[in-house]
Amino acid sequence: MTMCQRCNYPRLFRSKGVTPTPNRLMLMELVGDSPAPLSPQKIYETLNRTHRLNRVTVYRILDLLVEKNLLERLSSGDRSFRYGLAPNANHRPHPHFFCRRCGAMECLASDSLDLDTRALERRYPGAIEKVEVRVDGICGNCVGAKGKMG
Amino acid sequence: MTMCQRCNYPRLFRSKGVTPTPNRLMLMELVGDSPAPLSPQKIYETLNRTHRLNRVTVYRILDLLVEKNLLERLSSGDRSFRYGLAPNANHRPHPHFFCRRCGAMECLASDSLDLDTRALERRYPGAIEKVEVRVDGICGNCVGAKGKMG
DNA sequence: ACTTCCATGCAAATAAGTTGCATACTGTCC
DNA sequence: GGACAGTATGCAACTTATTTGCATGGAAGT
Repeated sequence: MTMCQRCNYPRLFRSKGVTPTPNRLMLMELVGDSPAPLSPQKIYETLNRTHRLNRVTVYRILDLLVEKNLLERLSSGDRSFRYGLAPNANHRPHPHFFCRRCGAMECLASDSLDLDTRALERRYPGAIEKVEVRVDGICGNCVGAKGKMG
Repeated sequence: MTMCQRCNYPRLFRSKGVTPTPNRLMLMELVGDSPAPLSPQKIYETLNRTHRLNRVTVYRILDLLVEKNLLERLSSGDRSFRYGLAPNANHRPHPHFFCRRCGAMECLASDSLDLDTRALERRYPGAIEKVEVRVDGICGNCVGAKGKMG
């Protein structure tokens, strides 16, 4: 749902003035292929399994890609941020669900919530850059695990 | 806008099984009177100016009051949470604005965004407990300060 | 090769929040 | 009115997420 079907990342990176290093491409592919936004920790662990790299490098790449608007940083219900593909032409902004039981975050369909921001955009005296919608609760898996399906 | 016009907090606390200690009441009044949600750090500094108390106590009271549904915990665009009055009969849920320049968070009118969650509630397989909407950008003050008004 | 720039690593620092344990307070029972 | 049980608070130490400073290493141009 979130995934970007095999964009040409090296080209995309260059178009934004980002040198397409192996680490950056790996990270971008990992996040791009993930059905849900990922924490830096998770990204670090996953990448590090196959290609040794430093935790700090992960943070630096994330900052860079967010700044270049290739990734977006989402706040979760816990203490760490999550990162997903930034919205673009092929990838609509969408809300996310955070499960307070298992800590997993998932993407919701972009039309699952109907949000009209026009009134606010007209009246708000500052500059609006993004609207983040997060739904909190217990996810389907966790509800099932605890609940009726013994 | 956020403020609860002088609720009877001791009574409210007891009704939820929360012992109304001086620290807890002070904290609740501070948050209740604030026009915007506050960080633990800010709460600590403010309370500590007049009545010595420990930072840990602040965290513990916040956890307790969130658990009892008297306060709500909001994620901001930065690394700390913010706390405000929990929505209730006199206090509608509302979105918040986070300014990435000055770090301030403000409450927006509860009708400033039109959000329809019914479709999601019908279809989502888990349990939805709350929906958090945060608008990010540059607030009115900061836009003005940097911009036209030299 | 020589320089320049930037990507990465490594160690240490910081910030926010949490835990363990000791002391002090609240309200209840004799 | 003191002993008791159960919290509430303080204090120090810890953990986790993230950031910074500084040094090395490698690619690209000259």
